[in-house]
Amino acid sequence: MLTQTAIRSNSNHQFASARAATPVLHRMTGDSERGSLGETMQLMGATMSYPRNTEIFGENEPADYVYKVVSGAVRTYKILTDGRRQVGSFYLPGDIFGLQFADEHVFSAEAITDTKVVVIKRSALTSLAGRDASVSKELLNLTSRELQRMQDRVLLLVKSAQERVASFLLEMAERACANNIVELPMSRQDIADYLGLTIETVSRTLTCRETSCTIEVPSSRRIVLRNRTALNRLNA
Amino acid sequence: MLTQTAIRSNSNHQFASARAATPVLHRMTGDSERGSLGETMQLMGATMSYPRNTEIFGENEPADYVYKVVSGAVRTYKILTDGRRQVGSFYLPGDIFGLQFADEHVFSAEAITDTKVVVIKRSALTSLAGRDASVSKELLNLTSRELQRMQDRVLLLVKSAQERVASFLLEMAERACANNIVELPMSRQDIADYLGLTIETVSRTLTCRETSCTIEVPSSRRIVLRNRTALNRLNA
DNA sequence: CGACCATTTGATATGGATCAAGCGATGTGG
DNA sequence: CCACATCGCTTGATCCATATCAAATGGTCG
Repeated sequence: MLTQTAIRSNSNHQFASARAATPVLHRMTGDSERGSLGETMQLMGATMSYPRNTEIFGENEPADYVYKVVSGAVRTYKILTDGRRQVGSFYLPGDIFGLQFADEHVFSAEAITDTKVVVIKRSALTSLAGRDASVSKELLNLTSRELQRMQDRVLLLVKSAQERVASFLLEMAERACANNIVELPMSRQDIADYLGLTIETVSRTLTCRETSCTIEVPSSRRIVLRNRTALNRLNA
Repeated sequence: MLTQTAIRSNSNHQFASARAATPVLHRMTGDSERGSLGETMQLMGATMSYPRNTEIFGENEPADYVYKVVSGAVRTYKILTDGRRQVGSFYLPGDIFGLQFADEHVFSAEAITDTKVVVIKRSALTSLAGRDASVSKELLNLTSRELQRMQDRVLLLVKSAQERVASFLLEMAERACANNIVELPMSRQDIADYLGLTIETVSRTLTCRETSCTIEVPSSRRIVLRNRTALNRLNA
């Protein structure tokens, strides 16, 4: 439990500075927001691009901004004292992140693939919330949903490896799925660190599901769900 | 992983109906709220009593109320499909619970010991929040803090048994400690279900810490912290 | 005192981690 | 265009932390 092959994430911070604005207005696929907040952010915020594996913000940095994914994918994570990495969440297009209302970020955030986000000052958002009850309501809703997701994580983390992986696939299917084909932007290591397992276990579990014809894995980042019922059963 | 000695929580629902009002105004020890919300609830809400092990609300019931613990202690939990129980959170005097902004409760809630809570209609709270920006801000703060706690839980659940128990003791020490003496309202089973371990492992881990003089366990519900530094080290 | 329950302690089993090697895709330099 | 290094992933063998099974102990209430 205590040792694990050290730190594997290799962020190249040299790219972390952003290229400037040109707001992007097309609406992406994610469903993380129905209300005005997403649009508000896209109107008021600046678009920034982050190449693959670059840092968006770091743990303990002041949490001055809120982000919305336009394209690509983001992971938040924390390096534990023993060197292991725990992934907090994955964010896909449409998702809003950086909402933690602490002064400092608790997690770091990195682009998983080349990613565009819109950024807005938290202060702008909170002052807007002070004037507009609907904005503040939406902030609360978003935070509640995030809380909900974290509660689900807690439930997930006490289950067996099979169950965790099944849950993960179903979760991703909810969020980024075109007729049962799930495209995973993240590596096995990311998945493992998200589920609290090792890459070996994730890999083995997937091949096991494949053998039982529950899924197909045509390429490592693409998974076809053959039998959702079976996955749901595992999901417990 | 899949089997576990079935369902151990023995709620006697016959007591679940509440004795009526008589609002209690004295402020309790918990620190879950600094702002006006706690006071507002105590002024507007009704006080209810729940004997030990009775249900306060059930999973899938409409989430119409928000609760504040006046005295006693509360656990929220969920029974998983395989019969295991996962404890979501413990709430101590001063803590507010039932905040989830879903229409239905995701967890059930039970009194751990004889417990008094004040109850307020969620609708009253949200309409108040619509009028008063400071209330809505506080709701957001409370929810954020709950989110924060859940994130900590996630980090906790990927650690070793030693670390989980150490973290738990330190968490409880933060919340219900008089000069290093922690009074635990909950059973070993509650702790185990909270930490995602078995009672045996929790018990063994505690005796191990006791042997190493990090803690003392004069009675099973009372733990004296002898060496916080050592606990913090384990906490990782 | 005796029944009951929570907790501790002991012996054994097992799921997933760890260690180690192989494999396929991608990229790079000659 | 091919040899070769690299990287991400898979597969295999072994080990260990924690679960499971079982029994002893202790505390509480009639």
